[in-house]
Amino acid sequence: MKQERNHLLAKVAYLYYEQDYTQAQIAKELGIYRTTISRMLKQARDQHIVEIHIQGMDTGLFNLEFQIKNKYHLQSVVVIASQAHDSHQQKNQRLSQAAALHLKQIIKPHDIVGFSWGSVLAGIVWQLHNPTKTDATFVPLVGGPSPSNSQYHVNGIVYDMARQFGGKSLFVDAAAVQESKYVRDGIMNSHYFQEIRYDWDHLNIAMVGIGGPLSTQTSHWRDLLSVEDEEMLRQREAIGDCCCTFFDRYGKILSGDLLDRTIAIPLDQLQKADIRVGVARSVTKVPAIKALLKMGTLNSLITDEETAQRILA
Amino acid sequence: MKQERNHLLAKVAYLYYEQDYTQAQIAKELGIYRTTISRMLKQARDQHIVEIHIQGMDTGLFNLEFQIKNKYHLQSVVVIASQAHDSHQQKNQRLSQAAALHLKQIIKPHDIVGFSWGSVLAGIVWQLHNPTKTDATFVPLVGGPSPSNSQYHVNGIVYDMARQFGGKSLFVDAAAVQESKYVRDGIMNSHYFQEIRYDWDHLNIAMVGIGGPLSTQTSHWRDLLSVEDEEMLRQREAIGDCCCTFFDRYGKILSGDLLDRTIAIPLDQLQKADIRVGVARSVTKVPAIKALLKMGTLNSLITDEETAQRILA
DNA sequence: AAAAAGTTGGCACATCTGTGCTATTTCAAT
DNA sequence: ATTGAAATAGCACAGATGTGCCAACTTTTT
Repeated sequence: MKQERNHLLAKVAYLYYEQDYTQAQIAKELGIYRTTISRMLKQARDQHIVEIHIQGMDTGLFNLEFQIKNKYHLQSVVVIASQAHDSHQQKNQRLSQAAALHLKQIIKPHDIVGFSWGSVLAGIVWQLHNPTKTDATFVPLVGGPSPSNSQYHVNGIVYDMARQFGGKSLFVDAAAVQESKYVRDGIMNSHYFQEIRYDWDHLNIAMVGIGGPLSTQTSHWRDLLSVEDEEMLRQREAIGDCCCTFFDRYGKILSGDLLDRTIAIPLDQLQKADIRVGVARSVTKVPAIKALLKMGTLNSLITDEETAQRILA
Repeated sequence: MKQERNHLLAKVAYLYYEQDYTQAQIAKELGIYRTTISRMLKQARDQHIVEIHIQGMDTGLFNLEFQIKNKYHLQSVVVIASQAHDSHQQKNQRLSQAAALHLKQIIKPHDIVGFSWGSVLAGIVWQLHNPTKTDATFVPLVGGPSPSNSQYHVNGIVYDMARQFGGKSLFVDAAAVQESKYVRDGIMNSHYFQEIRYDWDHLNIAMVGIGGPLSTQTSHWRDLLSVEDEEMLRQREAIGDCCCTFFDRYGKILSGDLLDRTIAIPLDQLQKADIRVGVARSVTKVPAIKALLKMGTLNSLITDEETAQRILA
């Protein structure tokens, strides 16, 4: 009885999927009503009598993308395969590659595109192979890092982007963290900053890195933050930053003196951009990524498999 | 480039087949025109990026059914799996089972159903488990075999069928081969035969066995055929029979004295029945089966895998 | 034997899907 | 830079497909 039924379901599936019969043809052939065929096919799929298999590409990656996208209501998610034997640098390079590809796909002729810091963002430039020319504007979203990290300087990133995509770029002539709110305000209100402020309000695309918890090794912060700043961040349990704005695991922005001294786009202003892409990977950044996604600061994410898995765990 | 394309095709296939997105949804999601999605899916199938697999049932069997059906323009074909370690009896029994199932499926309330000889046909009775009651008429298509094979006698078959399906059966009170055309004509024109002749002209279903080449072991013929008959069949290269009518490998019916002495439905009359099912297996019968299919005598076939393969070879 | 649960036939109707056609765009190669 | 080939956008339209609904029928359960 059940054997018979499965045989029938298999036959229907065979005619439909392998012989490309139409459901009406199958119905005529087997003397069964057409709508019943439709239901039998659904049943055959449900009972795994027909299995549809997508190969050549790990569908597990799509699954991760799909789940993250739905969980955080994002616009798009890209998850690349984790190559376990790769070094951190190699993994970051692959991520840059994916980000480059994605940027090429979403950029439009006269977009205003903002960038923050980071080795992954800087790496994008080297992965852009003959992009189609645009007339976009590339603008920093944060002040510069410490002088010892000049290769990842925002100005360098936006300059190279403009050269590749054929648009223009703006520079920011100040470190991300100033010594007083007074100086910070002075810089940001100066006429040098006028155009940048305008662009921050009209961003089409923002591509930002995501910083993980501070550690003594993260040298790019050491020259920017005072001892008191670091103590404060520890006290208030900062788990990461985005555009030099720190927050805790609940997505609460750690406002106060440090933020007041920071030259960077405020996260609520960032959020007005249409496309806000976070590019980050590694286990240590997972809490920061999750917090940012929950906050709604970002609506796109580019990461790798192992990171994605922990985001969902 | 090709890598990217395959990745895209895989993603489209993933969304379509695994996430049950509609093509329009995918198009919106990926910013690609809908009809392009349709074509991409076709391409993905063509390039085996998606593979649709039907399991639990050997689709090779369906394939054989499909090919035989199309090659000979048949109405339906059933091919059952060959169990290599089975004995001849066991294989025949499985074939009877398939025939029983098929008969249950095609029989209608007031059908006139004709049967010929054979162990496989006789075996059908034992495989009919609580069939739905009909009011059908079961009629022999041939005269009786030699008395030494009484267990396969047509009368027994039709009687048991009528009991199982709840209809009536007719008997034939004569051996299949008579001693002279004169006697044969006398019997077939007698009033005893009147009803049978009527039913032969109004058959809805005919279920017939197929005989292979004569051999000294086929005892059921030994008592019926004379030495001259056998010599004639050898001379004219008979390869088998259907309803006691012999033919050669080209489908030429071997008419003559023997046929004139035979009590059986003529093949051209048989061909007027709506459903004409041949039930046979084994390598030796392959030429006979092929000839009958080519002749158009049958429009349905029930056989097993190894036989089916050789039919197509 | 009666009741309950599940299956199919049958129809209506809204989508969904495939395909032919043309105009554009993209890409590769010269 | 120019050209030629391939892919895509875009539209129209005919089928194909899925689903809700109800009645008739089977099978299972009790």
